Amino acid sequence: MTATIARVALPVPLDKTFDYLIPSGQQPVVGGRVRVPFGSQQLTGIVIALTNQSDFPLDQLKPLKVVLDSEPLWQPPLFQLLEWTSRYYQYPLGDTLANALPSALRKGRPANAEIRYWQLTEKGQEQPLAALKRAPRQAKVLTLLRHGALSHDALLDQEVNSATLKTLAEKGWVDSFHTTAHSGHWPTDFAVTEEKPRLNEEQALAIASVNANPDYACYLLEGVTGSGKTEVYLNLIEPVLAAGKQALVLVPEIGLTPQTINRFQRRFNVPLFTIHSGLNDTERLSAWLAGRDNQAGIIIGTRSALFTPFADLGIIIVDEEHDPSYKQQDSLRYHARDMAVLRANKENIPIVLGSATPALETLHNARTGKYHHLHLTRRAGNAQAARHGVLDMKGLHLEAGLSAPLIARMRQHLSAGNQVMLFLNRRGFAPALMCHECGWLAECKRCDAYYTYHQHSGELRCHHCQTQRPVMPQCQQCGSTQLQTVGVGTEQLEHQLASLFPEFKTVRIDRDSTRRKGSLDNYLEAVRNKEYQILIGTQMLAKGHHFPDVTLVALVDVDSALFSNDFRAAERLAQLFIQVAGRAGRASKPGEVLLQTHHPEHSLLQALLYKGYDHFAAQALTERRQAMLPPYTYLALFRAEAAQSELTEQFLHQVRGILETSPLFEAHTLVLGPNPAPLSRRAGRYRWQLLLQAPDRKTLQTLLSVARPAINLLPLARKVRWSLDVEPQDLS
DNA sequence: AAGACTAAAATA
DNA sequence: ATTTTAGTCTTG
Repeated sequence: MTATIARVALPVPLDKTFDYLIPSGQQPVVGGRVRVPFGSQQLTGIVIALTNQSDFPLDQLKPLKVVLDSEPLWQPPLFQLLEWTSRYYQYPLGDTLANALPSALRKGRPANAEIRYWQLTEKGQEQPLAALKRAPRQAKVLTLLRHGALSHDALLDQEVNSATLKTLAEKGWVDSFHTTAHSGHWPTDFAVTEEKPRLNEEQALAIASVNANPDYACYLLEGVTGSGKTEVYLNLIEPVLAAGKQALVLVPEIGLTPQTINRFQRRFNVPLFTIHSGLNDTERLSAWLAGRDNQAGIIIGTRSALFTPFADLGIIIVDEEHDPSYKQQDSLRYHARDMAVLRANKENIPIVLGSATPALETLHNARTGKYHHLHLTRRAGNAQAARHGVLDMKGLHLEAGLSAPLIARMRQHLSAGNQVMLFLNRRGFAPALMCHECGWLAECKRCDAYYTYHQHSGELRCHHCQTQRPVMPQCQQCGSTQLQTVGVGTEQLEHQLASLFPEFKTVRIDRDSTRRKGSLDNYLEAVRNKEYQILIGTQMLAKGHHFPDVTLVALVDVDSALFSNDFRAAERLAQLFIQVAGRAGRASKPGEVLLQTHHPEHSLLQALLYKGYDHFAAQALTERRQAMLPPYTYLALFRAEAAQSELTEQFLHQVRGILETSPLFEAHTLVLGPNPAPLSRRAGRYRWQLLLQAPDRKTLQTLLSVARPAINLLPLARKVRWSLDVEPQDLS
């Protein structure tokens, strides 16, 4: 019996599907898109089921408008993963599916690779070439097309630009048509196209372990910087490609550099596609199609590439698996690394998580035997580990946050002709402006935060909302003109270094100095050419960039990370430290890493400095267990904000009530809050949060699944802006 | 979420 | 009386 009703998931924040009549002659498929009327608008949704009955009155069903796909967009394993993602992260299915699609498909473009061809019109055939003496480009096109139609890409290869084609089309001499590219496998003469470097024993062992089994298994590849993780990846991908299968490589947002791509492209003669935030709709769509239609051998991409369909996926690699950019921070708050593991499981293929500084969660999974643990401890060549040390700032005189011993070390490295890099995660000149007479601090009116003083622009800026204002000449409380800055930002550091080291050039790399497009690349290039000797940077300088002549790296102030109220701050600091230590210097020039602190005795710092990351991690895991924190418990964070503080707090109290009175609420489950968020007021809105802590995933999930519909029924749920973050990465 | 619908307030 | 606005409700 043929189905008469289609059950459709729509991109709306509602936990239900909608039924539509299927007009005769139309044949929607489960997993395909349809356009349907919805209220007064038309939406693109995904067919979830085909049936003959509905819980909704049949005479009130509307017929669907257009069937967009004759085949499902996803194969069962990926579709199941998406359903699972929707449930686990408590995000409506329709919204989840929309999130996983390239926006071109969301807007209804056909899901097949179309090739645009150009051909001469009758009018064009009649044109004498002699008449086009003054238009040589156009003449060239007419000549090229004389023998028949050519694809748009083929014409571009002949150095014809699209503007010329457009002009000719407007004259009516040429026109274009589209044909569907036939899907098929990439050229099968697979080859390794460069000479492979010799592997060391550890690399060979790691490769053999993974290659031993083509079925699902998750491997943590823990390898110190410079130990050749990428070479292992390449060797793991090789047999996969040789077997005609595809590979997916996930990288952090900052990690998708041309060097990375080249490394993969040089090695194999298979088509490689990238997926990242810099692509436009069409480029994203073609990468997505290339995966699905088996036109891509390798796809390298950031977080969102996880949901790309593949015709025949053989392996997943997650590089720098500890990187926080794998967790999406808005809408569908999924963790791409965790979902990648689940995907590998559903597709029954191996997955490799690589890092020099694995996330504590991942280490825990390796320790408990869920993941296989592979080690690379040897650095390539004769590279040595950087020396490192801690500088106790207690009681020392500071010049813009720099202690005398640090300045002395800088001088040594600089006079030896090397470069020095300073990390300070605070941009602007100073993080606050204070009255010397009465202690008043310049505070943003819309946020619970002080203004940052920017000397360069002569402004006070709030880093939490868009507000900026000229520096006031007087204290707003007592009228004194004695206003002074408190604390140190990158701008002040740059200023101070210019007078401390007038003979060396300083460059500052932060969000303020690299606002212009391309300026970051220009600075990085200039640093590599040794035009600057001193680099000052915020977090954005930490990842992905390698400067071989930087031999001294200093973390100017690590105290805030040691005593942060975010329990992951110490882990992040340790990862940053190991990362920069691995990048300082090179074989012929040993590097040095220094960190300044008022608390050199801090036990996590001691473990990290003198025993290494693994000991640090072991100790941090012990502390997490004692404090009942992840990975030993599972968290969900409710955030809410509104113009009125009471509404927000009241709403979260009601949420708390719903959670606590649920029969699923167990003895080991805990609700903390509501508490004001770390930034309790932002852009004029009051922010509160409520933390739910559960002993295991299952408890967390079932409790949330029951509670969330009830929360949605609260009248206050419509008055405040609220969100639910399952396994939050950031508690702010 | 987006649009439609409703009641209440502002307009002058 | 008409327009604007704030709040509520519905979507198949």
